Amino acid sequence: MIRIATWNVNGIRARQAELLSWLAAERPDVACLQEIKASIDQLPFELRDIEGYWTGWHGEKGYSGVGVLVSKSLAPTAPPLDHPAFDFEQRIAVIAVALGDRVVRVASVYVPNGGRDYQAKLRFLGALDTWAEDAARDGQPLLICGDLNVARHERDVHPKERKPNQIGTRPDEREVFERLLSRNLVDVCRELDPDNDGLFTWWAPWRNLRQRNIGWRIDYVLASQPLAARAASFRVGRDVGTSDHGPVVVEFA
DNA sequence: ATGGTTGCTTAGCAA
Repeated sequence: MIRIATWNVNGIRARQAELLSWLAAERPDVACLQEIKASIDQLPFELRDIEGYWTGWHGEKGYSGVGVLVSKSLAPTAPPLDHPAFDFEQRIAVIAVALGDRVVRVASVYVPNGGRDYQAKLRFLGALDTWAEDAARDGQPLLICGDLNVARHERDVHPKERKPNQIGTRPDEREVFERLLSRNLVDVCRELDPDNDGLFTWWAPWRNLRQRNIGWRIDYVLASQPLAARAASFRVGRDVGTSDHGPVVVEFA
């Protein structure tokens, strides 16, 4: 089994202990992290060098930023991080790793929330779609993992959280999301659990919404076929950590 | 219609 994880940690320095204990417990082969909110020189040595992992950090001081951790059992040397031209505010990092018999590019993505600049969100999603379209045309398998900041369907937002036309649920952003999925990509968790109306990855941090599972599904693992067909199971760590997002771990056969 | 909480960039943002 190969485990691929994604987690918006909402400040990696504040989550250091829980991140390391989660890593030790889950031992994902690849972990994509978002909202690290730190530049590399701000990271403590415990995060610069994590036992058993290559670490790829792409962050700035205090805001946004992503990371990719790759198990040393998957790669003999540190896989280089790549940043597509449409990147801004350190929102995407891509590594290539051999998974089974294929070289797969794994992207850790933090899509802009859109509250500050909604058009920038649409542009970023559109560019991500074009990037995935190119990969599909070239037959290059992809895993797009991260906080995409869009809830695909009505059912991906708890009824108590629904409001008309709110960001994350608008028709135009959902349209780009569906176009992205049309690039030979599968929303793995929804595919594995099609009837679950309580499948959320983010909960507003007040009134015990997380304990009550009143949330949104905005964190995803999108996998190219035929990789997606190997997805066997997944878990959302609703009780893991103190970020407003839970970690998502997908197991591939 | 608004609020509530958290982490960061120390004081208000952004989420």
